Amino acid sequence: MRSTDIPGIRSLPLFSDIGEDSFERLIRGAYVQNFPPHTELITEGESADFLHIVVSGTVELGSSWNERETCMALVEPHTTFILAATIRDRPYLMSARTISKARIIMIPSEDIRSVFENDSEFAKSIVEELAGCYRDAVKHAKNIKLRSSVERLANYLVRQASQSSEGDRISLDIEKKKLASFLGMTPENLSRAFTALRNHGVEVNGEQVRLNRPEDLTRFARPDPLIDG
Amino acid sequence: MRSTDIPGIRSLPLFSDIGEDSFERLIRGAYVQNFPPHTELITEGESADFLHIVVSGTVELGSSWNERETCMALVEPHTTFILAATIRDRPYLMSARTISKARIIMIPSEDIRSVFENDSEFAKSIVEELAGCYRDAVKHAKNIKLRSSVERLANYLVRQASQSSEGDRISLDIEKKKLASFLGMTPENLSRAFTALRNHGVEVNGEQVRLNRPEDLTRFARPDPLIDG
DNA sequence: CGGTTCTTTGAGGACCATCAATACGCGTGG
DNA sequence: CCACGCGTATTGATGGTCCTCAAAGAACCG
Repeated sequence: MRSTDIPGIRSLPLFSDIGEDSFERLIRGAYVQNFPPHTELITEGESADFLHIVVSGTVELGSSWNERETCMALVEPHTTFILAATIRDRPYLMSARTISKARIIMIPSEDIRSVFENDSEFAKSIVEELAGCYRDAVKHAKNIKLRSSVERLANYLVRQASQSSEGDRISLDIEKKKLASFLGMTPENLSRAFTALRNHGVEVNGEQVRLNRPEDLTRFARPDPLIDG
Repeated sequence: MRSTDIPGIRSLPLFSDIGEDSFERLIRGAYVQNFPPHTELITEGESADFLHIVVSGTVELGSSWNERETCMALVEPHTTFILAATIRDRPYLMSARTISKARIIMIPSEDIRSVFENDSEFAKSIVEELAGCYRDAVKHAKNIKLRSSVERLANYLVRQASQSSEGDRISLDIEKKKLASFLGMTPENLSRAFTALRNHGVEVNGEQVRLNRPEDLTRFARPDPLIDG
């Protein structure tokens, strides 16, 4: 790890409140590494030797069963992934692979567990992070179980637009194939869902999506903080 | 709270390792209460004032959106529910209601948070519990996204049989309607899924289900510890 | 025993997946 | 530069899965 990385890491939400000695202890055994796109970082079912934290780039968490595969989450900078496996010392439930170029911190699971026991501020941060992951997983399941595929897409777009600075212009930063998998449908069906949303002012041009009548789309989507928040 | 409750609570996994003073602190403000069946304990969207722990009976966690409703989890004794909301001090993502008669411990969220900071053993227990909930939520989502409804039912039966002492006889202890919702389908569809599984030796008689050719059913279901474990 | 809810069964249709074919974008190498 | 190959995206045709609606039977409870 380069010493120039340390200030950046120190300011991550997970570490910002913890003591200096705990921090030392954690980064002593840590790696920081750059990965090219489409690199498998973690394989479902393996044991959890490291806690991973995304510093830059995007990471996909996916699962497979019986030849089928699905994208469960898209992890963006400043959050951890597969924290639960690290803590319980259990096999990973999801695989992780880079989508874009990505910079990742890896901290040995044992270090996490031992610092956890000695530093209550770190314990607090860990538990906050973990609770957030749990809530995200519940929201994902609610989204899938309670909404149709067109509704899921509509809500995805509304949410992306609300987070974007561009207002009603969105740049899908992932392949539509992957987006389809994340939203629980096939690529073909995603394509049709987009055309279905033309009635609500959605205009697609490759990666670029424009919401011509955001209020209309939002009225159709009925976003809910308990699913989309 | 009755003093006769205390030994039972003390031996719960969440409390078994913690210090005496922490335990005192936690139960001082706690309630233990019996609820009749079909009682709403928690409403989705409300604030999280208490951590709940099921001592006996079964509790359903469910969510709704736009007039639709789904069963997200069935909570059995000795586990907590809605821990994440308590920790992050955020609104509940799911409602909770009793299915059977149930005995529930309720501990004020503030007490949980303050003992968490002072007792690292308790922190460890909390984080284990939370990680377990997270993993369950991920498994639920994987189950829904990766399997068809007949496959979900088959795996549910295989799992119930493996946990039952009866071997290949299962007693569904919940309404089929609820089971259907948990498995992400309609009651009608569950009924048809059961008849589809007759080909694999599944015989249904009201609440009672018999697996006449367990190996056959298991071969069809392809259970996976990373989903069903 | 009557009312209510759950369960099952049937018919029909909506939603979604699959398969196939085409078009598009993009990088590689001729 | 263009041709080519490769993967993605779209579009159409078709079929399967699943939901909706309706009705009848079964279980439950007052």
